[in-house]
Amino acid sequence: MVKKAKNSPAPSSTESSRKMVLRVRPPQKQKQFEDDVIEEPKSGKKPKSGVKKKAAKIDSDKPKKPPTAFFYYLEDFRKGFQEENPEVKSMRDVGKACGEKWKTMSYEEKVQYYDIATEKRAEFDRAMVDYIKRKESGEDTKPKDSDSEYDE
DNA sequence: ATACTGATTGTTGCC
DNA sequence: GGCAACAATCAGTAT
Repeated sequence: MVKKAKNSPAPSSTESSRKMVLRVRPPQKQKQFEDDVIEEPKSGKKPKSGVKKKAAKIDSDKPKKPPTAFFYYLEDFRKGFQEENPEVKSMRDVGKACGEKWKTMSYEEKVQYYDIATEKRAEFDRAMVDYIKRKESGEDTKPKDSDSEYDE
């Protein structure tokens, strides 16, 4: 087993302690991104006020926020839920059931997902830096042609 | 046919 | 300390 998780019975505290520079979108200097990006699909809607829909579906290059532990659990929960409830397809119903069970889950059970989410956040932070760097570099989406070959 | 909705919790940044 | 907003997903609804 991967006892990578720190044995700190305090999810919030643990993450809180870590100073994560996760700048989702500082309203101060975000103009740079919004200036060139933000290419609305066609309808030209800005769901900024509304959080319900894709909101950031216009995420061409911007790294979207990583799913939280709950979302990862949802993925796993949804599979099992659909198997036992094939008639339920909407995520809404699953989300309700999942949320209810999520609260009943113990910290040890949730910490697993917390750990994943934390790691993902770190990766997201890294992607954000890379994204910003690219923006400053020239935002030219033109990776090496025949310089670096993908081994994967 | 396409875009948007709803519902769940978590995380994060600002005031 | 608390609020606002956004993250995925998918069937259903609206235009």
